[in-house]
Amino acid sequence: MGQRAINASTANRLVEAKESDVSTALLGHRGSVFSVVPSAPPIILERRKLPEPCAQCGARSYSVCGAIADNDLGPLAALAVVTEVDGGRTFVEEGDSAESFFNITSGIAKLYKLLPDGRRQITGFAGPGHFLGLAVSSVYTFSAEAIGPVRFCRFSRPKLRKLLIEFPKLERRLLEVTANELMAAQEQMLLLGRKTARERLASFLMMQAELMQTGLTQMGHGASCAGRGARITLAMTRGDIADYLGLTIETVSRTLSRLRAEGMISIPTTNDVVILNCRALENLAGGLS
Amino acid sequence: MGQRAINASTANRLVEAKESDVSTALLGHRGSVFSVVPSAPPIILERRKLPEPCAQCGARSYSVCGAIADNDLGPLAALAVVTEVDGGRTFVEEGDSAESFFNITSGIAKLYKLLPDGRRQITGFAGPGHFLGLAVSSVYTFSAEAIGPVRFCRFSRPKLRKLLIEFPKLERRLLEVTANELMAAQEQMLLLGRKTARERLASFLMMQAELMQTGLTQMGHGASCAGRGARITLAMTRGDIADYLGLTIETVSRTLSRLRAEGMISIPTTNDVVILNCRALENLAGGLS
DNA sequence: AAGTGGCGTTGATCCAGGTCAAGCCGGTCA
DNA sequence: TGACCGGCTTGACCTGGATCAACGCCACTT
Repeated sequence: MGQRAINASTANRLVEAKESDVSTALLGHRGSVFSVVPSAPPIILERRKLPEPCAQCGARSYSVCGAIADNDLGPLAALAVVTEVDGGRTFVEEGDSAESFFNITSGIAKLYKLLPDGRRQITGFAGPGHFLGLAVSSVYTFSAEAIGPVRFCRFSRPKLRKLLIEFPKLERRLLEVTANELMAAQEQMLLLGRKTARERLASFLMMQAELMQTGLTQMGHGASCAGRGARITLAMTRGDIADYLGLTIETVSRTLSRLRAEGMISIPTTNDVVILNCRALENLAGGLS
Repeated sequence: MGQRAINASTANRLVEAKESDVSTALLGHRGSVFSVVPSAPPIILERRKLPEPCAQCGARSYSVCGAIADNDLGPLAALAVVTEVDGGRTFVEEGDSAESFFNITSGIAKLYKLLPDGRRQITGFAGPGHFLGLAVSSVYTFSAEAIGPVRFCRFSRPKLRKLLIEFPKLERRLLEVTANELMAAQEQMLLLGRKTARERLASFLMMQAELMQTGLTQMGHGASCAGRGARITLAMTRGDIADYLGLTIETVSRTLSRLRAEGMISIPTTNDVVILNCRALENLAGGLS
């Protein structure tokens, strides 16, 4: 292995942080989630209390909050703090004390872990409905950075505990989504441990295609070509894809080019991929051929 | 990548299966958990109803069942089927319909996923207290094979549902262990996606050392040298370690030899490793040096 | 409209770890 | 007791993907 220690986006991150305290950024062990790092770029962070945040929430139907009946939304809304952050903003930092839980309602965030020298592994992308921060640990074990503007509901730990006692259905739903995430994580371990670069990209594209289709974040890797939308719009950069698939930017780029040359996909713009031969891509993703 | 498609242990598995139906073994999509494959080696599978299985269960204190009070053990025991299987026996097969949940009470099992050509990724090792099969999916998404004799309590899906309703604490505990497992899975993604072979082995050894220490299966990757037992007894083969770390047998063997040559460990017997320089190993595991 | 910086692509080269092959060791079975 | 077999180690060599480097393409900025 031994891929480049610090890639483009990570280097950027470090440069940004160097202005205050490099070791803090490297180890990610100090500072609270919403603290403002001195001399860091200005942080736009609105907190608005909407009148009926949950009732109007587009994400509710497919998030954990969907477990709560309409007429019980009052107490839920009362405990949630609706927050919006800009793209590029890291709103959960590995090592910080885990005081909040997050439920993303719009936008996409990348979840990742860092090694001290800057090597990064993105463990997942969290979109609307995704629940974050369910750690038994007292500190976060991952970081979360917004890709584009992200809105979420934030619950404090004790408040969530109260909610769980009040609404057992919520707890059941939480167990469900967590078990699902674990399943996806195991699938990703197979990808990272045993698949080739081509297979990884194929798997990634099939997964994104499924996301486009369902609009959900919790996907079941149950990829299949039947009735799948062929056009994918990628929210993330090549660097993000590389760090998600355990590859380098160059290999991602080269592999996509090769898939294009082979007629399996086309790439109308950098952020758009069209699947031309779904069956072949699916086989490749599954480790055949 | 492109590591050897079929390694020793997997090849063995396939040879065994060829006697009945290769495609079934490869795809793992037919046959129920306890069905006897024709002309397979005889399966020793005792089912005994102990008088008070739970009260005597050594694993209870650190398993999900610990959530249930002593005087409530009756209904729990009534629903559990205590089963014992031989080493080498695959008692959960990926793709089979997920009818049961398992709670391991003694022995160790490896959990894995296969690609159609035999490439294998072990996603974890499950020891006493480990809860298996919590799939939202209707089929198992992984296989489980006993390493040495394994005993477990088996619950049918509807029976577990009943239990969860009767004992909300059990559900909370289940959420807790699942969230823990997810955390470990994310740590493993970092390992598989971004660590070098040396770092992987160092991480693995530190993890095993922690297991030796605590006796628990659910470990928190919170490795630290303080008060850690230096002697590790490995339950699994080099092939298993390789498939767990996303490497080949040869690389595992070579890397262990190198760590020995560097004085970080000694290997008194094939299955025993002694950590000589814990600090150095810990740094290596964390990605430093 | 020239400068700048982030992102993506592509080519040339390198190397960590995979592949192939040989041999050792301990257990087991005839 | 010797043949066999499965697991482990080590050496020689190969290769997929990492690294290094150059360049093209926006989108901003001044």
